[in-house]
Amino acid sequence: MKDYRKNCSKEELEYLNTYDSGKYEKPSVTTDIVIFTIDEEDDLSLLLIRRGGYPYKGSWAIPGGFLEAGKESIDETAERELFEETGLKNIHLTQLYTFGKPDRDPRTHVVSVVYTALVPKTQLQIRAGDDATEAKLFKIKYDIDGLYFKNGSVMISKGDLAFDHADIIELAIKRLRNRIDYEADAFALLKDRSSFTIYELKRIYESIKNRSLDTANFRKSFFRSYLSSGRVRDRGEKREDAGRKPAELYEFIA
Amino acid sequence: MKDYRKNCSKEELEYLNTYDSGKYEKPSVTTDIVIFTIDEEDDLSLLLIRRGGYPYKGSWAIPGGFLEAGKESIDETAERELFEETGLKNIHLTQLYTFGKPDRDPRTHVVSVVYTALVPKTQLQIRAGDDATEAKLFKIKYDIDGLYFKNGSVMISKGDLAFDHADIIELAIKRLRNRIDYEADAFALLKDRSSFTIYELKRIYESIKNRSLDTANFRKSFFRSYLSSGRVRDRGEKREDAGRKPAELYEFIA
DNA sequence: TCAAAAGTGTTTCCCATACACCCATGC
DNA sequence: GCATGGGTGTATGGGAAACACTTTTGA
Repeated sequence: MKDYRKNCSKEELEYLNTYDSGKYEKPSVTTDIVIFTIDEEDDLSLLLIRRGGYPYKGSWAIPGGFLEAGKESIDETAERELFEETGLKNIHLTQLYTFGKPDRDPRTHVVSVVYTALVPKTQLQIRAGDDATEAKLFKIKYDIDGLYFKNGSVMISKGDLAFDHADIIELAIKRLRNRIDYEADAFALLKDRSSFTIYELKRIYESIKNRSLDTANFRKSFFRSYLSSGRVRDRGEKREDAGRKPAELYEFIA
Repeated sequence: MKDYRKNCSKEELEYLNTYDSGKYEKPSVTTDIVIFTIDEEDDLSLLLIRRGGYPYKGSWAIPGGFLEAGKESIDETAERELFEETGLKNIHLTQLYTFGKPDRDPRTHVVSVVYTALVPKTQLQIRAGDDATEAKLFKIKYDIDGLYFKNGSVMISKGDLAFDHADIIELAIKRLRNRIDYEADAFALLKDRSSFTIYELKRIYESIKNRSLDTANFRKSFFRSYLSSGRVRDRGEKREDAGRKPAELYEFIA
């Protein structure tokens, strides 16, 4: 792709060098990230920032940032943004959806490519980025009005979020719930992917699905889906620290 | 969303009115569309256009066009583009993925939001749009080197396609194959959604999955998945035109 | 001894797959 | 009568779900 120009005719090179990219009015492009984690109380939660500038100043939002054209890919914009907010690199980001209505940002037409990140709470170092006064984890909860977010006594309803971020988060949760059944997403949320017990994994599934699962059935499907396919290895060790029967430790491969 | 400005402070209004969207270099944004159909010979095929201008002049590509910022959403850009190439409106478009590497287009950084459209061949009026000299349907075929495209005696290999369109098409096919198992996508490819036989539907599944299916099992899963859930209705009529046992006709609801 | 997590065994039902077979029609 | 597509019945096997049960530990 990089050396396309090397095989060009003079005529085409001339075209490329004089190409005017301003023929069409261009939108701004941002990436926003829905960062999920499992908190100390085994609840599914996500990172919200409090906007420090206009628009939606003071409102809560998911972190995001502008793509700098020519300098980085949209994936790289998302990675950079994730690092700024959490101090994390080499986290697997999954592209969720692209939002592009002209009026979704009051400043100008902003096309937002949204990513989902799954990060283990233990590695999280939350910091407020450039445009934020605060950054916090919120539990994902439900009541009759649907989704809301909770940190201690602070409650945030869908309507309190900036831009169309409530829609974005709802889509991200829906997708996460679906993906958990056929992708290995849950492993990304483990404190330690190379040494975990079946019940630690089960708790993650329960948090995401928001219901309790049958122990016997969970372990059977764990053995079938992961152990027998070689994606998970039995370490042959046990976790003996807790006040209960020692549990077998497993390791997630790649 | 539209009346955000009505609830603003003077200070914020001032900010919005003087907002400079040129702080960051902006990429161009396009939508490209992978248009699938089932041809006369019951083969899965897609629409390719032959590029009339630089870059990749003369190469085959999927149709696409630039988003005009402020005037339309990315969905609308895709709808407009689909209409220009096929004369079709009100076709369901599914967003596939967004591609955003800086060098994927030699002109400038182009972020492309790719959509998939499933259209019945009978309604297709193929026309070459602005930037194309030709537009044709190509069968999707496989050999040892993987994917290629075929129209009569014309063969196009992955390497012959413009930009990163080979990657895009491969992803679109993969996604279509997956979706067919849990979404009602196949119905969109029927000649007539409100009057079809089980075997017409079966042929579409076979084309997409690229293998033959068991008759008895297909009808059982059809009854379970669609008829009993009310998404498909038995018309109580039969198709009697062909030289064989008359087949029951069904209607897809919504 | 008891709570709580860790782990086992069994039964039931649904669904995917395979396959053998019959039916109606036009040529 | 026969090719072709239309349509039925049955058997097998695996997985999801429900549930009853045992084991091990620290407090």
